[in-house]
Amino acid sequence: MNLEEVAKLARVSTATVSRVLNNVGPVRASTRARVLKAVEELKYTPNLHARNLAGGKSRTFGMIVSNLENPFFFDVFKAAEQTARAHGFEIVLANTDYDPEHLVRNLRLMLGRRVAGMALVISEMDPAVNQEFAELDIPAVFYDVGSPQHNVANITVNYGKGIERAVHYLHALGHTRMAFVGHHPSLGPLSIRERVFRETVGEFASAIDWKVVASADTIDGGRQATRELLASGLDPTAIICVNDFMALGVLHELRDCGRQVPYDVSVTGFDNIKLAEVAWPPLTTVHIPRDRIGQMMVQVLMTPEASSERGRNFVIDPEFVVRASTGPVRS
Amino acid sequence: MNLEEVAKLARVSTATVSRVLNNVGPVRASTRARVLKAVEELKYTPNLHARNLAGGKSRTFGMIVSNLENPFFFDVFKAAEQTARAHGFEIVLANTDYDPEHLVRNLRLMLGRRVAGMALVISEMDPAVNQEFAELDIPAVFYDVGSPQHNVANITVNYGKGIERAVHYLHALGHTRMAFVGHHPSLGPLSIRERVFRETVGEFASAIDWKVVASADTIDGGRQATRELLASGLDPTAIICVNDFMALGVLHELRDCGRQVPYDVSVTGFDNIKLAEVAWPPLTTVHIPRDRIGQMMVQVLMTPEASSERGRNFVIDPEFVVRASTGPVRS
DNA sequence: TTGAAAGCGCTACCAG
DNA sequence: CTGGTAGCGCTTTCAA
Repeated sequence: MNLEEVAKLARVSTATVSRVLNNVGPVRASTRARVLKAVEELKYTPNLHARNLAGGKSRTFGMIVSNLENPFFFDVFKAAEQTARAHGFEIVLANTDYDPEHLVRNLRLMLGRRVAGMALVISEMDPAVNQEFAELDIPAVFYDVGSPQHNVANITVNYGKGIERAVHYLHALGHTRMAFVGHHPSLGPLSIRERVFRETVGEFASAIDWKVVASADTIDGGRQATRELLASGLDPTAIICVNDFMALGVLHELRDCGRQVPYDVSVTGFDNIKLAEVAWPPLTTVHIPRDRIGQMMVQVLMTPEASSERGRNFVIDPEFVVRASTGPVRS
Repeated sequence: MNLEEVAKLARVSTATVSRVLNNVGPVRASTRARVLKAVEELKYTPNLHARNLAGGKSRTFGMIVSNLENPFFFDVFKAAEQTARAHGFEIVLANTDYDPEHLVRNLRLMLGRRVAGMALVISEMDPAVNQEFAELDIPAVFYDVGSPQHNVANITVNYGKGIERAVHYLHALGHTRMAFVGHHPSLGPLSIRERVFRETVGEFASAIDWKVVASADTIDGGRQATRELLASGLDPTAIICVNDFMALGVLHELRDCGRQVPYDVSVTGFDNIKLAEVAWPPLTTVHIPRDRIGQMMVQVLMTPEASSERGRNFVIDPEFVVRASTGPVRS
């Protein structure tokens, strides 16, 4: 089941079969028909490895994300894939579960596939990996991590602003004991959110008591963090979560512990995934335009090296979305 | 950045470099070290296309699912991937969004990659595709669709039993007006669930009024179906959903319309995804062991052709899980 | 223990 | 419009 067999059956050369299959170059209609029939009869499927090897250029991008279970990442991928397909590109996806080793292994695989570009939507960026990219010559685009280079563009969200909005909002509602629920405190971009929380809360000096807890980026992670929080001395009236996904777990655990949201405690998320609307109560959150991010990533990768877009740093301003999971502090 | 350059730098032949990289055949320690150093210096990454082309056999399975956005599918994939990796296999994943054309296109791609086996977790099985598999000579395993063949195994869940349990349970609680919320009514495996609902409900003859509505397999799909349902004449006291994901939307819409669950209307899901627990109220559902399914699929693919496991049909019995979204009919 | 060389299946270029 | 053929980068005998 290779080109040659098809060629033999159609009584033409492999070159002609190739032309027909790729719709390239002139082929007489009758010849084309004969080839197509042979392909059909043999149920021939071109070997993509051979094709890539011979062809040289690839129409495939690689994307690596931290946690596909969290809809945030899937939404970005989905938008990216759509954009890519609209332009005749494929995207191969890999997941790291926040494990830097996983990241490296997956990256090797993608490079081995000779992808035409790499998109990273991760938090566990290893500095070594970051460096390696600079020396590579394929275009790359990072979300949330790394720094711009000649061949790598960056897209970031102004998390600070988002967290700030949340803290100010809650403060205005009278909250004085706040907690931040995060995950993977050791990872750079995540620690930024945590730090911003600390700093913003710090503005109010001793007017606000606060605490930071961390767990895994899962629903159960949110639950566990909440348990830890409730067991601690601080009896928070507001919980700010690093993302909506964990907030789902926080809401659940609070309910299990008999705390009413937002009457007893207010909760905010981050990302504004679909589930934030469906949650009960609907989650006050910070909107991150995943669609736009996915599209931008692909756009940047498809843009030729010389473009002024490459090597640039796009920053997106998030938008605060108030729903029912936050309210005035109980008096 | 190819084998030859590495070979040149290490002053050995490409054959030796290959041996080192694949840990195969005898290589003097000093030689191996020299090669490794060269690889390091050149930041060499083997071209997987070339490798696959030359090597012949593949350690990659393909998996195609209908809707990655629905956690059910992701859970199956995740389990499969873990099992595969534990045995030195990769899994490449593709999504169809219930589009048969997508299915065919993705299948071609995977076959083009010469995968060592195919796992299909879909509902939109085209009979032509089904037939095509029989003629193919790679092992395959289908979940929920197709029929066993010499080279294809089937894993199915006894949906009938699950739906039956739900209907009986609701009937015992006094419900007499029930609705079934599904999606893609034209797709075989899905229509089975619908049919079972019809039949089971039929057992009670005129004692139960019922209706079937369908939408998309999304949260919003669940909402829309609910809207349609409420607008229809039937004022259901119980809604049975084809899966938990859509049930999430159903719960949401009911809330928006001022109906209390389960006081005004009971709701059941199917699958028992994590979100079913987190939903409010927690969803009564039917548990499907996604982990086990994912593992089984890979196991079957790795099993040699001759194994008695291939060509067989595994059927899994689901388990009914009662939570707070169902209750006695309001009197 | 190592090297030379024959492919793997396909594309692309050059003739005709 | 079509055929011949030189690689693409790697693995794998077969000899040395």
